[in-house]
Amino acid sequence: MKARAAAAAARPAGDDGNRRGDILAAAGRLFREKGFKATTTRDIAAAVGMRSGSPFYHFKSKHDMLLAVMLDGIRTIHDSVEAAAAGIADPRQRFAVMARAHMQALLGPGGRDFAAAVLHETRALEPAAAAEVGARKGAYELLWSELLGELQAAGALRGDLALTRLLILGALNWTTQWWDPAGEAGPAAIADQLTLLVLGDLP
Amino acid sequence: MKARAAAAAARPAGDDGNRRGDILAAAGRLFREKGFKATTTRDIAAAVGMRSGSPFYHFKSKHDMLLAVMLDGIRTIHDSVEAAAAGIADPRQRFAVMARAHMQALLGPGGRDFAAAVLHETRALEPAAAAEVGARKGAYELLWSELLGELQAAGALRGDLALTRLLILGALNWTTQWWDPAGEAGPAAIADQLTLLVLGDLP
DNA sequence: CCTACCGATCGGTAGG
DNA sequence: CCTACCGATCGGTAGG
Repeated sequence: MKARAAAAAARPAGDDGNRRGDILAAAGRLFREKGFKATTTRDIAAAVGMRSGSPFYHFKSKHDMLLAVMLDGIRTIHDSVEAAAAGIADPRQRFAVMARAHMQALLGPGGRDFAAAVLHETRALEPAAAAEVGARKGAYELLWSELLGELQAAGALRGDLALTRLLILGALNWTTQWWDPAGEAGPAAIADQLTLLVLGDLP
Repeated sequence: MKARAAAAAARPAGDDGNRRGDILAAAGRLFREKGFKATTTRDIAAAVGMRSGSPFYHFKSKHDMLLAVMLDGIRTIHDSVEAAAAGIADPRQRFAVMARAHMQALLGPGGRDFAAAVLHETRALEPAAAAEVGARKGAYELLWSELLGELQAAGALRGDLALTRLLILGALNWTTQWWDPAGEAGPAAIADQLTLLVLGDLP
């Protein structure tokens, strides 16, 4: 503790000058653009103005960077969707609001790169990391399972709920493959179109 | 032509003993399981019982293998969905049939590995190959655009058609990320659930 | 956080 | 299709 305090003496506690955060942001962007395997730690270092060996002062390994990016991505989406849904009792209204929050976290400037890693790089994780990511994803998806259960009870949905959840989240998550930030449709418009498709109208 | 005929003299024309096809099948499976970048040409060679340099007797490069896998995947899906839709005038019935055909081509034993490459490895293509793949994907998606136009004219859909097509195909294509061949729901059941979600009932 | 470096791996090729 | 190999690249480390 003393030794570590000395190294960070010139800065407030818990703040490493944000170099760690810079690396994560660059890694997230590069992972999304080129994929985890095709991104080199040298790419990441160059993106933040470091030499090739320096990212390893902040992260034990490239896999550790990926895990950090993914956990950040899941937390952003979970927190933002949970906050948006809080206090909305009507399941149809909650669906519309949660779809919008999911899309804004998925495509918005803050979380886009992190979310993309969550959705497309699970394969690259080592077993222990995959288990942790899987558990956190499962916790988030519970929000949707509960909602869909209420919608079915209200007569707004038919059929298998687990399958329905996978199809709905699939439609939303697939947007990371085609969405263009310069295009006409923004996150909210996409979410609303999905709500229209699933519920028949906007609540 | 004469020179090529000599090399294949011992076999029927157009048949190279299926070694080329073996390589493509192994490459498709490995690309799906590990991704293009994480699959080595040595992995592919080993999977068909060859030495490391031998796949390059059949393909000019690893990128060429990927392109061949992807074009095969698009052709399989396009042909099979087009054949299934032929002669079905009612758009609601055609939707159900096309969704089933799409899912069977996407997850079935014949095309699963090839389709996964189409959906997840576009990033790895070189520009010229990406243009060709993009054009063929566009030709396939026209089948869906026409169908959705008819559905909207019949009052079964509302809102933006391009967005709706992307969401519907997204829901279907995302299945490659979670579908388990050993699970309960098969391709047809998944397709039917999507039809239920979009049309409100099964036509 | 940099310098200098290592061991391993990889796509691809020459020549047979 | 194999043998033998090359040049480049990559994740990671020691020492400062």
